[in-house]
Amino acid sequence: MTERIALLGHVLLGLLQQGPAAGYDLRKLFATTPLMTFSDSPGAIYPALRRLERQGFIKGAVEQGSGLRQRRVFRLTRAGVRELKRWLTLPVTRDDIVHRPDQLVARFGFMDDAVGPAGSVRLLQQLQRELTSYLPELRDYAERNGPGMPLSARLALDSGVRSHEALLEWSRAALATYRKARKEDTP
Amino acid sequence: MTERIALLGHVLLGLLQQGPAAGYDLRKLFATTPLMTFSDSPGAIYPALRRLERQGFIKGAVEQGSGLRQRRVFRLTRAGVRELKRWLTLPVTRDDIVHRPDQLVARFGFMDDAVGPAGSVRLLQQLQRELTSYLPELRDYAERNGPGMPLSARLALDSGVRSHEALLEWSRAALATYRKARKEDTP
DNA sequence: TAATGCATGTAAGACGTTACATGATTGT
DNA sequence: ACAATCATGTAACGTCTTACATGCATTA
Repeated sequence: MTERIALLGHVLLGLLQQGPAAGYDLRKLFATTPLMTFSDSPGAIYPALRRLERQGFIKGAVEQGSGLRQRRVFRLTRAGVRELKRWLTLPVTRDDIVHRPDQLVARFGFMDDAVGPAGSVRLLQQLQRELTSYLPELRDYAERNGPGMPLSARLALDSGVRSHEALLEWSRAALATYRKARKEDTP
Repeated sequence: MTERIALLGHVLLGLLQQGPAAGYDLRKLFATTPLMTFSDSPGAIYPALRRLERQGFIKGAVEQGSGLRQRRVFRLTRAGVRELKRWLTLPVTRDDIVHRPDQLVARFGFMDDAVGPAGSVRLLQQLQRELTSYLPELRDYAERNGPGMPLSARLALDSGVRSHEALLEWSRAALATYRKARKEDTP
């Protein structure tokens, strides 16, 4: 009966793994960094942190710092690290690439720190496999149904094809980067 | 005090504009077509249709067809058409391209039917304008913050840059397509 | 008669948005 | 004295997910 965690929860685990932080820090992160397209609203983040703490994945400690209002600084528990790794190493499904490719990329961003380059490479390979099987089907669907659609609908479909193609090219480039980094480590 | 509509509601309006349909038809559409990445769950669609009807944007009529269980077939009201057009012609904001580019593309898919090619072209031009101002900033952020990040995080950022570049290229190709179609109409 | 497909719905719960509230400190 | 910034939270509301319930018709 593992209690479920929403995407925001997992992303918070990923960020906290990079170092302890208070809710306010995390909000600023969402507000200032591109990607990580989450809301910086307190109504989302504070309740999410509370849930994670209740579930035992993070632990907050009041930090009576240099006089400002008290900050509650959170850090991962061992269970939190475990849960983060579980999420990161979930297999890449067809559904992931069709419905939420950006979540996949966000997940990927945490991998080096949490499970190491080997895990990152594994995810990239799975992503490639799924994409190379999905893309022809998508192109096929576009070719079959495109004629008969209004131009803008046909172009919208084309945008979907292109974005998956771009993702595939990215995964190739990323794998090449890991290969190169590997070679430099063991010359 | 215009009552607000969620994305799903607008997409339903867009689909109904292409012809009357029952909830079941719309569910099948979501289940079978790529893109339009919405859930086909009855718990989402039937309440959404109900809301649209309560708000006066669509009107359902029981169709006692060839013996099967009764279907409620919905079609747009005049207010529904108005609301759809309002949504489709909303200006493209920075926020749209940063946080929900696919919603923008979904919107675009309905435009030819609802507001004509001129509207589609307008949206593409706005999209280009926003992208050409956003992309340099994003690249800049990546260059500044990339070093010092773990490799996977750096690559995740790169994926964001690439996907926006792909969107820009798509918008250029789409505009060219409209120009060509225009020329063929008036030779 | 059992399964499958067509077709509509509800109930419980989780989550996010928006808006509001509070409190302390620093700078003007 | 006031505004801005740091910092945490709650309440109301709308919507989505998941799971369940129902009913008719066709096919195996």
